[in-house]
Amino acid sequence: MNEKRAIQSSVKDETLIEKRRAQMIRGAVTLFKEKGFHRTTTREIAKAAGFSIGTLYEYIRTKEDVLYLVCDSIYDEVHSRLATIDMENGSLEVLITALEHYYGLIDDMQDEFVVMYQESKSLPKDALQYVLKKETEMVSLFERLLTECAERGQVDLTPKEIVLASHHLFVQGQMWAFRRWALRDFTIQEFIAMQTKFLLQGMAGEKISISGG
Amino acid sequence: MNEKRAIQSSVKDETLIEKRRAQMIRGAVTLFKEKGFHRTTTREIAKAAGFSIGTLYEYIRTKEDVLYLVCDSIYDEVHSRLATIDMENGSLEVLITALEHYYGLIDDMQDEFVVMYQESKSLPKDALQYVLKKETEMVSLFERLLTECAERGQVDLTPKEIVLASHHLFVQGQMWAFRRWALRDFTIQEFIAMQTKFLLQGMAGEKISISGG
Amino acid sequence: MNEKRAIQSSVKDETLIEKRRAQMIRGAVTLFKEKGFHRTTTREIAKAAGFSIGTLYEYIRTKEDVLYLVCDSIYDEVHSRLATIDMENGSLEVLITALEHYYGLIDDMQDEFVVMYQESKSLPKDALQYVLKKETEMVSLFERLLTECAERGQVDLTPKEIVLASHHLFVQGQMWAFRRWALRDFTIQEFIAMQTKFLLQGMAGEKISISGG
Amino acid sequence: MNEKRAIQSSVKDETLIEKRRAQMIRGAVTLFKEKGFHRTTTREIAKAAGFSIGTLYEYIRTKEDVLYLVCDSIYDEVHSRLATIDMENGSLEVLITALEHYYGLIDDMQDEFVVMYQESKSLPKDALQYVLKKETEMVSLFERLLTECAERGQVDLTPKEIVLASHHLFVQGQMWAFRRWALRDFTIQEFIAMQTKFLLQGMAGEKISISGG
DNA sequence: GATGAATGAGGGTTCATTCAT
DNA sequence: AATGAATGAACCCTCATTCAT
Repeated sequence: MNEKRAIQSSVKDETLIEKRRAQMIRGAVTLFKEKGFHRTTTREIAKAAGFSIGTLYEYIRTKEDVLYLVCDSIYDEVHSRLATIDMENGSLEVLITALEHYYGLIDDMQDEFVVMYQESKSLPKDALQYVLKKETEMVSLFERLLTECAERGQVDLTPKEIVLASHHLFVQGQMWAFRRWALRDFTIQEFIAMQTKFLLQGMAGEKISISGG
Repeated sequence: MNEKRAIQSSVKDETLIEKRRAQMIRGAVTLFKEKGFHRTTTREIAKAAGFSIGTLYEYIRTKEDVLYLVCDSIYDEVHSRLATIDMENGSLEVLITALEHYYGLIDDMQDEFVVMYQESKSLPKDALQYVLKKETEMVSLFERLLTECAERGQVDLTPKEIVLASHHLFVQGQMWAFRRWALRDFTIQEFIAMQTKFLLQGMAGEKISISGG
Repeated sequence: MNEKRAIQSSVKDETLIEKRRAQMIRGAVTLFKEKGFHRTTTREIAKAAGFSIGTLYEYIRTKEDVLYLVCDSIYDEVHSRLATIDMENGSLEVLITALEHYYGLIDDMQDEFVVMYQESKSLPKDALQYVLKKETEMVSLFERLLTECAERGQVDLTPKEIVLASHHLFVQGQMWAFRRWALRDFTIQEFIAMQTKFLLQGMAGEKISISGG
Repeated sequence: MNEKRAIQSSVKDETLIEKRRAQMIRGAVTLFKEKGFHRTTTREIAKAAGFSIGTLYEYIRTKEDVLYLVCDSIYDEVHSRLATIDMENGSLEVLITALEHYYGLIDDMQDEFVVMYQESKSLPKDALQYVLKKETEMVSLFERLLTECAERGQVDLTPKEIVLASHHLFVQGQMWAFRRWALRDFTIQEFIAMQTKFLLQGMAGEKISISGG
């Protein structure tokens, strides 16, 4: 959708770059989750990725590049997962499906999301912009769907309330990743079901029942 | 309420300790907000506090102590602010008042809250426990109030939904601090009003109107 | 004479700065002479200076600062040594005295001069400018003295020849420092005497005898 | 003339070695001139030479080998250029012709000479010996010519003065390469003419005029 | 109690060299 | 013969912490 911020590599072989960076990201996420970005050393990242410190630096230029790569790969995943739903025309059902996918995705990639939200502040300015833009895109998606629901009379919200509600939905996703320690008793299915219920009750002009929610 | 984790100081005069630590916290919050805990040096903290690096270490033992002091002072403030409401017997009105105070407090101490949530992961294990306990206390407060509302038939939520809803309310507070960049167009009054509306609609068994919301 | 390029230090005490930097310079010159600037590590410099690597960096900001300090201290010495001669009014005798001092100085500070000429190319741009300016000042001094000799009819040189001759005299000084391995059989007195003789013969319009040359 | 220090290559084809090394030297000189030996990476040398880092190491063993090859190629050029003059029997005229060739050569190969004099200290011990020997040969040439002039009564110098004068002539050549920044206003013809004039005046027992100087 | 110079472990990054393809 | 990915020793520099004054 948008031009990516390219990370320089001194290796030419694109397939290899892809492969090595995937190793790198996998290792880095675990470490960042465990100790945070700052307490993780580049040597540890290299080791976790399965190669030497020298090799690590063949594929990135700075430690911050690793963090960016992590964030970027998350959004790639987000996009490829949401691409499977037809969201051309918004409706409550579409919104709920989108949320299911979104929350399901976060559940699958908890570590990645936690790392991204905890550490993205350590990105260099331009990389941070890029990540924030991705985030805004996500919120805007909810906004669009809610607006279309409002147009159909399925929800009863002013435009400003729609903005806030979109953030609301977005942030609930973060909550699932961040507060697992406090939500140990919940399954993702329960979480999704309850969130959907709150959504319907909280925003619908009139009570609506959805089958298969 | 709970035993505080005491931070060692080689200075004896308690009043002086109080004073120096207040200076320290004020300076540290600004710096942590700006650059994060890890990118802030102890020298910078000392300078911002108005004394020398040597003096800083007369009042703490490690850099992490400063972070703990920051977090702790926030909870002191939270408690003193919430202590002004009578919450003996929960009801929807009390809950809403509590939220008003809570969100108002977060608005007043945005920087502090952002720092606390962003950086608390850098606390040593035991300090982290202490902070999480404070957080749990906060969520439990909402839980208790919601439960009492449920008992009064003011909200229609299962016990499990109450747990989730409490986190929900808590997290919306964090959102106000964290996502100001995205919510620039909202005033805190608008925010509180909308949150209250969502709360009432989303959780109430039947529509209820509250005066002075 | 000119504004110095100030090297930042995080230590306040000026006397201490002076002292530590002197230690640093002494050690660095020996090492740079032996192994060159690039092959010398900052740890070696610190050790040679008699303190730790951390302390070294309390008095400079980069390794290049050390090199600059070395170069700068040489020019300080040059100036203080040449300041003892009265050069108000140039004449052959004054020129010869200046050369004696200049060559004598180089003899005393051989290592320093070799290091300066060999390594100054490694200075950051602005520091290099500063060093080259000092060098130009030195050449200009010879130029002025030669011009005044020409005006007095003591040497028979065109203005352009004077320029070249000044460089000539300057470069002979470098030669004494640089080519000691080839001039082992010469004493500095012999060297000065011969240079003086060449000078007189090479430039004088008519043979002139100087007493006490 | 002398046994060359052979640089090992894992390639057998001598013609290819010659060709690749010529590429290498051309690229290296430019880079060394620009950034110095230490700041130039082997990768950069390979790239400037037009082949890969792997190939570079097929033709040399260490980075220092490249520097040696540069120095060696300069002396090859020096010898082939000076070989065109008949220097069997020295005389002032022959000396002056030799100087013309020598200074002209330096003018043509400024970059190479600067690199050689600036960086040769980075050569390994034995390579440095070899280069210094070449240099000594050059000085000795001037010595021989001056001695023969002295025998013919064309110059009035003691044996020791001849030694110094030879270095003198040699070093003036270096000056032309090194101090171009300061001698921008001079052409090589002017430089040669003036040096010749100084030489004649400075060393001749009596004024001698040379036609076509 | 206050100061700030001293310390050195440790971190990010580079780059000469090797070797499998 | 040519390539370029992999390696890891080594370098410059930072900064939390200490301690003599």
